[in-house]
Amino acid sequence: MMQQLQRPYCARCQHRIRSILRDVDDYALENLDSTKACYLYKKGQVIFSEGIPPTGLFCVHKGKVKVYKTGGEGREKIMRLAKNGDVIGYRSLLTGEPSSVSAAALEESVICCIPQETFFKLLRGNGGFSMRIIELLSAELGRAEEEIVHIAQKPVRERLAEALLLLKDTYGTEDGDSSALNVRLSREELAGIVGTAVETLVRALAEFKRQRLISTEKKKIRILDLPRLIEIGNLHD
Amino acid sequence: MMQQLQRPYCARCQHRIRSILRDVDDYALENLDSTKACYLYKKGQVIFSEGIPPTGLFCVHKGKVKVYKTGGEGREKIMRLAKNGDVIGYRSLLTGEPSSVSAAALEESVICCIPQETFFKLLRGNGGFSMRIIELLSAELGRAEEEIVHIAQKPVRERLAEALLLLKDTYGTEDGDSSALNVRLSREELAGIVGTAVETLVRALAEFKRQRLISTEKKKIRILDLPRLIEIGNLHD
DNA sequence: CGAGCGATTGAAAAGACTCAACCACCGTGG
DNA sequence: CCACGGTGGTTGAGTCTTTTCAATCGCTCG
Repeated sequence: MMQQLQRPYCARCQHRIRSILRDVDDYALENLDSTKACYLYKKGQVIFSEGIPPTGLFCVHKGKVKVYKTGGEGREKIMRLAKNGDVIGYRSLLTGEPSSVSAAALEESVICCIPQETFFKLLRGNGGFSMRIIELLSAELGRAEEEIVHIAQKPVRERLAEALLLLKDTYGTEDGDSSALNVRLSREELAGIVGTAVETLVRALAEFKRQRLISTEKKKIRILDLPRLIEIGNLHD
Repeated sequence: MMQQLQRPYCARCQHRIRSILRDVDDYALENLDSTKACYLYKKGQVIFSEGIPPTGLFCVHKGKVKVYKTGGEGREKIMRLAKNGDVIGYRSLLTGEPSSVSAAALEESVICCIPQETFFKLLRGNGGFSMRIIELLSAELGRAEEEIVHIAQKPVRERLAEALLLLKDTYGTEDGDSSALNVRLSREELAGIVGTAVETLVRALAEFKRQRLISTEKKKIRILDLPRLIEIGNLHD
């Protein structure tokens, strides 16, 4: 399915200092490096799927990943976007349930998989690591609860503004064009972030274009009026 | 503001075996009992408020509590319902931020407050306790993500069915009337659980009554057709 | 070149929200 | 004791938002 790669060393990984592995000791790092696996996923490839028991913790070495849930009528809600140094798949690992979400690569991505046993060894052996996990879960829970209120109470237009700001925050802008978001999403994916139907998303995008807040050129989105976008996104907080 | 009570002993608390304190050792329990405080809150009294730095971990000894967020136009979204043995206020404690939610008593409630320092002492000193916190956060995150999809994709009618089932699960039914929910909520609060406007909630309730799925008598809600309610609530999962 | 998918637009319908009025109940103070 | 005011619940009507369905367009890939 996906290509297996030679493992990069966590010990030398540039993302590690900002990741949840930041204060894992050398001994544990060695164990980690010797038990993990590393894969190359092509754009669109599924990393793991809802309903399947998790096999380990996934760590994005390089690339962009969407974490999503598939709702009743097959509509996809994107729960989280992961970038270099982010981990995914930890929640179901911790509850011992089958995964409650799926994950797929938004672009070609290199992703390491830390086996379940290694993960739990880290958790038990290292107080710092379990504290990082707690912080991660707390932050995610906070974000999720925010999103519940927003989806329940804010109109699409404001949620779209928020989504665009999130994309800028998460993936930044292109080298040489600081207004162009550094990620390419289909309209369906964008709708999945906002939590609305594709057609509604397209109309909201068109309105933003008319108002010169953004411009689009295929999947490339440029932010033309950041202050105004922030205003719209945070209007009803 | 609220009445301070003599502290009940955690060591003898009947809820402890099912709570996150279940495997705290005797020594730590003693420290807990000597540093905590315990208060009586009347119906409607606020326990803590959004935006205020947390002072400790709250543990519901007896009573019913709503945890909620206030959205843009002052509309209240209820995020969680707590019962005997449940803890609230842990998330902001863990991230070190001001509280992202408020909490208030749904009925007269006895609630203990474990000071921040005692809480962190438990967290550092006891691997089991931090594991319980991780499980709690993971479960809450799972529930929150479920709710995001539901609010984004399910109509009010189905979310109301879910809410009624949640109330039954959480607080059970009255002694001597196994169809009557053992909790009294205002229509506004019910709307806050479902995530909709009061008028919309009232209409959905009226429809359920017409279809003989439930009956209401003031704030008392009886579930008349549980199987059908389950069907409606889980239709689009 | 044609098939097919993703993006876009239009039109209609459904769902939910708002506003306003009204009712029912409750407790208070005269 | 009763009138009063207030709050919470309910209903109706109209409006706005969002969804749905259908059709079109444009591009890409075989």
